[in-house]
Amino acid sequence: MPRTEEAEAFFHAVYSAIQEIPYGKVTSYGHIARLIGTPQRPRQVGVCLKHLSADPSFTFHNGNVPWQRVINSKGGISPRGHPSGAATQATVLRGEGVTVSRNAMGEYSVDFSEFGWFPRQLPSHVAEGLDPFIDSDGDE
DNA sequence: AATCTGACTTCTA
DNA sequence: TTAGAAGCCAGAT
Repeated sequence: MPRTEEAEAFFHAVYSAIQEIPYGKVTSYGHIARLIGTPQRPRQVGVCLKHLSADPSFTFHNGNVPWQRVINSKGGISPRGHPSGAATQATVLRGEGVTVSRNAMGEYSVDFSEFGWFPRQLPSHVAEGLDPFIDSDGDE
């Protein structure tokens, strides 16, 4: 659990934003960070997910925060050191209809067409036709 | 208190 | 196109 009130608010914002990701869609850590007004802290978004509890008595937990729909800006499922975590995430995503591929090195990835939002560096010809699930708070 | 780590992203070679 | 480094900052040692 967060130590300070400020951190608590950050966690709350992250979890709330993630709950807005539609079923069958994925987005990036960076997008969540932008949505809640802290575009420089995608890593901390990952920290929040890492701390998600399985205990349903918590306000936010595995069961009501679709953690599996958050992947990295390259379209990959972050391996977080232990491969089984990514494998589990891939399984859950496939369960809701998302196409997840696996390469020879055991890394999982999701096609950009499944993205609800796409990273800045994504080539425009790929970005074309994608439908953002949330409007990025009007910046740019 | 000080240092290391990492469920990230972006910029530069 | 790919690789490396910087920036980020809450947790864990």
